[in-house]
Parts: sequence; C-alpha cells; structure tokens
Amino acid sequence: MQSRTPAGRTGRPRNAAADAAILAATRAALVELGWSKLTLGDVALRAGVAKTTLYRRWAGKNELVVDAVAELFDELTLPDRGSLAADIEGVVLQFATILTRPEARNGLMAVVAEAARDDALRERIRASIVDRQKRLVLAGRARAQARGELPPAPDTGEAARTVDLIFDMVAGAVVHRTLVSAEPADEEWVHGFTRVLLSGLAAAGP
Amino acid sequence: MQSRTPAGRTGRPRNAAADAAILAATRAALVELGWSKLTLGDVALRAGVAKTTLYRRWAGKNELVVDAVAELFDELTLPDRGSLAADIEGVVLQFATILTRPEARNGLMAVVAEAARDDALRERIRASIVDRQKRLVLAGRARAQARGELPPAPDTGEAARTVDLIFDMVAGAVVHRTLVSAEPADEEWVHGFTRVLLSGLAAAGP
DNA sequence: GCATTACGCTACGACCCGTAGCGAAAGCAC
DNA sequence: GTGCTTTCGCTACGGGTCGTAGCGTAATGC
Repeated sequence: MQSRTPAGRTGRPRNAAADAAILAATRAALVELGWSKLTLGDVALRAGVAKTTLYRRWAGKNELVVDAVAELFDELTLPDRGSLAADIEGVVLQFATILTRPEARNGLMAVVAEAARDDALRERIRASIVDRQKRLVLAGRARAQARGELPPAPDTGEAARTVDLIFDMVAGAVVHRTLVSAEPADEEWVHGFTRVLLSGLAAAGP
Repeated sequence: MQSRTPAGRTGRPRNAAADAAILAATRAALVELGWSKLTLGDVALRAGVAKTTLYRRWAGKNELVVDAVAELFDELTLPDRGSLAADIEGVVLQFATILTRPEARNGLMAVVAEAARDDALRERIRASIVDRQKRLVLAGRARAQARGELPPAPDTGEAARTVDLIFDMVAGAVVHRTLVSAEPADEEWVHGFTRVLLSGLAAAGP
C-alpha cells in the first residue's frame, strides 16, 4: 500500500479513507475509460480529492493502477473440493472470473506492459500481485500432502521451480485465452486445461 | 499491411519504401522509449516522413505498433529436429528468443492491453499475429502425421479446440515467464515446459 | 500556542494529439 | 506536352494532459 503514515510522526495525519476512495475511483475509471484514456485528474475528481493529494501518495499512473488491480486478486481463495485436481480447477476458474471484470482486463496487461521498461514497477507487480497469490499454490500443495495425494517433502529447489512453472502456465494460459484469443475461460475450458496441466505434471515429474 | 495502393488507381502512388521505414522507426522508438513515451511525431521524424503522412496510413499508435511488432514474428520457422517434441521445443524456443528483444517486449503487451477495449484492434492482432502463426501448429501436426507420430485425421472440431488450447498455453506461458516473472525462458525452462505440455496432451487426449 | 504535516485550490509551462490548409511532386490518360 | 488525381512535406492550430509550485487552511502532537 501507499499511505502508511509513519508511526512516531507529528503533523496532520493522512486521511486513510482517501486511499480506498482513490483506488475505488481508479477501478471505476478503468471500467469506463480503459487504461489509455484514464487521467489522474479524472481519478482525483471521482475520488473527491485534489489532484495534488493523489500525486503526494502515488508516483504516477502505473503505481496507482497496480495497487488498484492488486486488491482484486485478494478475493481468491482455495476452495475445498475434495481433490487436488478439483481444488486447482476451482482456483483457476476464480482467476478466470476475475479476469472477466473490465477493471482487471483493462488494467492488468497495461501495467505489465509498462513494467517491461521499469524494474521498480515490475518488482511492485511481483510483490503485490504475483508472489502474494502464490500462497494459493502453497496451500494447495500442503492440503494435497495432507490428503496423501503428493509426497510430503519434495526437493525444495525443484519444488520452487515447479511452483513457478505452474504459475506461469496457469496465469499465462488464462490471460492469453481471455485477453488475446478473447474467448471465455469458462468451466469447460478450465476443465480441459487443468486436465492437461495436471496430467503433464504427473507424467513429467519422474 | 496498411499501404496497399489500390490497383486501378490514378494519381501519385504511395512511396512503398516509407512503410518499411516507418515500421522500422517504430521498432527503434519502442526500443529507446518504450510504449508510453513513444510519440507519432518522433516516429515520423526518425522515418524521415511528415507526421501527416503517417496519419494518412495508420489510424493511430495502436495500429502502427501492431504492424511493427507483427513483422517480428514472421521470422518464426518450424525446425526439423526429428521428432514432434523436439520440433515444438524448437519453435517455443524461437518464440522465447523473439520475446527477449525489447521492441517485442515493449510493444506486444501494450497493444494487447489496448485491445481489451477495442474490438477492431483485437481482431487486427488476431489476424496479423496470432492466426498468422498458427501455420506453425498446422505444419507441425502435418509433419508429425507424416512421421506416424499422430493419427492422420482427428475429429476436426476437437482438433481446432486443441490447437487453440496449445496456442494459449504456449504463448501465455512464455509471455508470462518473460514479462511478468521476468525470468529468462531459456533452453532448460523451455525443455521442462514442453515436456509437461506434451505429456499432458498425450495423457489427456483419450 | 507552536511546529509540523496534510489538504484543497489555482495557475502554470511543457508536451503531445490529431487535423486543416497550402503548394509542390509524381504518376496516368489523352 | 496538358490536365487530373493523389501523395507528400510543411506549418500552424486548438484542445487536452502532465507534473509542479505556491498559497492559505485544517488537523494533529508537544
């Protein structure tokens, strides 16, 4: 987040509610205007704050939209559907559902594109979106191990690489399906995709 | 392309060389400035044409960059490495190599992001980049069938869906690995990825 | 009360956009 | 050659956004 007023600090404290209002206004502007036509002046107007206030909290459009979009993915949870395959399918479907929302479609790829030339921004995306959601993979694996579907303690280095691969495949495929192919990542598609993914992981593991 | 001067047409013909110069200048500007700081005035200056000429041929930044980036992917070829798996691995590696180039990284995701709110642009991307490269999948399958690695004539509807799925998985995973995770999609990674993909397709097929 | 910080507001130069208007150039038909 | 048509380069323009500076005011802690 952006506005943590340092603790032992004098002076007027920041209006915490303004942060939420600004991020909500950013998402609303993303829906109505998309990335390229979104202006900070308009966001400030929607949020009911002065443009200068917005600039005091965020460095620019990129950072603002990253924070606004990151909140969307906090809705993700790991459903308990009884098996590893079904759990994963559930998460992928949730992810696909979030990507149907215009504020996610319009914002996510744009900041990723900007991050191609901005290391700090890419790190911000990784920290507040990607790595933040890797908890799902870890939780899923832990639950599967408890169920006995996976061996308890695989090689840590190999395991980390596998987590990264899974993430790239899941997020990449869903995003490409949704935003480039522009076809719905519906239940049927998600089912076929996770079947290929899990079969491949199982077969290629040993 | 943009500048096909209609055949039975009178008047001064368009300078065909200008198209190539403009697209090359666009790629150069993408490398140096990235998407957001790229301006059409600057591209025109680099290409040695007037800004008005550029606007007569392309509707705007989005369309221009799509065409400039699309040319990059025409370099893709289907190598003959002896087996379906090796061929696919070769193509994926070529794709990953193209994505290491800054003009591709900076341009591709940006236009995809813009396409989220622009149906015509998305269609242009599909036609001039995605569908245009599906030739590789078709050629690979044909060659594999000739080798006897695949049955000669699968169900057409199911086959088309599988091609789409392969495309979403390959392009999505490589792009996510390269641009979001910001890790190199090198030979080792590509090898592991294609192994999972092909194992999954083989196991989930029947 | 006093220092300090946040806030809203206004104004500003800088930049880019996309278009209009013009004269000149380069083809084709005759 | 003479026209006709279309492209090209150039200049200029209004409109919009950017990011910042400056100022007076509001809200805290000491």
